[in-house]
Amino acid sequence: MPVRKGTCSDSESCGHSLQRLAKFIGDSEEARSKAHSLQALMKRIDQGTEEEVDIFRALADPCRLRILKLLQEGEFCVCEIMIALDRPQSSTSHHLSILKSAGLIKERREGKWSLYRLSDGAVIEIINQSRLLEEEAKTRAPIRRRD
Amino acid sequence: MPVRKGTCSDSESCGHSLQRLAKFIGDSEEARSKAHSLQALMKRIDQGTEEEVDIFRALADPCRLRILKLLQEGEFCVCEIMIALDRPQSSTSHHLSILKSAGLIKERREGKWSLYRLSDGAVIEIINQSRLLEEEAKTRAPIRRRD
DNA sequence: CTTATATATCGAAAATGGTGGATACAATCA
DNA sequence: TGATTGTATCCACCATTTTCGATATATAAG
Repeated sequence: MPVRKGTCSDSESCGHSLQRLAKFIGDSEEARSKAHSLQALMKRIDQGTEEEVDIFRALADPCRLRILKLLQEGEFCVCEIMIALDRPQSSTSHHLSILKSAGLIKERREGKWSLYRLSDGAVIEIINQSRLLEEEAKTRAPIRRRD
Repeated sequence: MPVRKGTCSDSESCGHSLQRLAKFIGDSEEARSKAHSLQALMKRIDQGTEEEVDIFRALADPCRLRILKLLQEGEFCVCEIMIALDRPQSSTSHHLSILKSAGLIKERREGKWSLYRLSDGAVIEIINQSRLLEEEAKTRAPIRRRD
C-alpha cells in the first residue's frame, strides 16, 4: 500500500488543482493537456516504485543501517551483531529479518548459529552513494538535518 | 535520536550477550576482547549514520520517491506536482519540505510560485542503484516483498 | 527423551509518520 | 488598504513501525 487514501483519484474532481495550473500556465486549455501529460508521465515513472520504496524503508532505520555497515566487514553471527548494536536479541533478530526480506542480506545456518552477510555489492554501492550525498550536503550548507 | 532506548548500554550489564559470544567463539577471554573490538568498530562505523538514515527516510515513501523521479524531468511548480501526485496541496507541500530538509531537492521562488528541482545528480544515482538492487533481487528470488 | 541454548516469532505498549482540513503567511492585484 | 491566490504550517486522527519481554522453534548435547 503505497498511498493510503484515494482522495482526488477521480480525475474530474479536485478541479482546484487544474485551476491553479491554469493560472500558472496562463491558458486553461494548455493546462488541461499539461495535466494529462503529467499523469501519463507519472504512469511511466511509477514502474517499480513500490519495490524501491521497500528497499529504502529497510535502509531507513539506524539499527539496520548499522547492521549493513557492520556486514561490510564480513560475515557475523547474531550474537555478535547483538553486541555490536547493543540491543536485545529479539530486536536484533527483527531487524535482520526485515533486511533479509528486502533482499539486502543473506543468512547461512551453521549448527545453531545463524550467520549473516550482505547479499550483494549493490548494497554497499547504495550506502556509499548516501554517504557522498550526505557529505556534499554538509559542505554546501552548514546544517541540513531537520530537528 | 537513532536508537530509542538505552537498554544494554552499560557494557557490563547484559552479560547474557557476552556469554553467548563466548560459546560461539569458544574462549571466554577472546569473547571479551572480540566484544570490545566490535564496539570500537561500531564507533567508527557510526560516523554519519544519522544523516544517512535521514536521507533514506526521505526516500522511503512512495509520494516522495515519485516526486524525485518526476523532478528528474526538470523543474516543477507545486501546482504541477500536486496534479502529478494526485494529492492535496498540504500533503504535497509536506513531502516537498521533507525532501528539502534532507537536502535532496532545492526550491526557487518565482513570484507566488515555488519551483522545485533536484539538488544534485547523486540523488538520481541513488535511485538508479535501488532500481538495480530491486531488479537483481527479483531475478534471484520470485517474491521478495514483505507483505 | 530431556536439557540447554541460539534464534525466530508473538504480543502489546509506545513512538513515529502520513493524511488532509483548517489556518497562517506571502505575494500579487485591484 | 483589502481581496485573491499559491504555498507552508498546524493539528488531530489514524496506520505503521519499533521495542522488548515472553514464548515458540530448532539444533545440539547428555
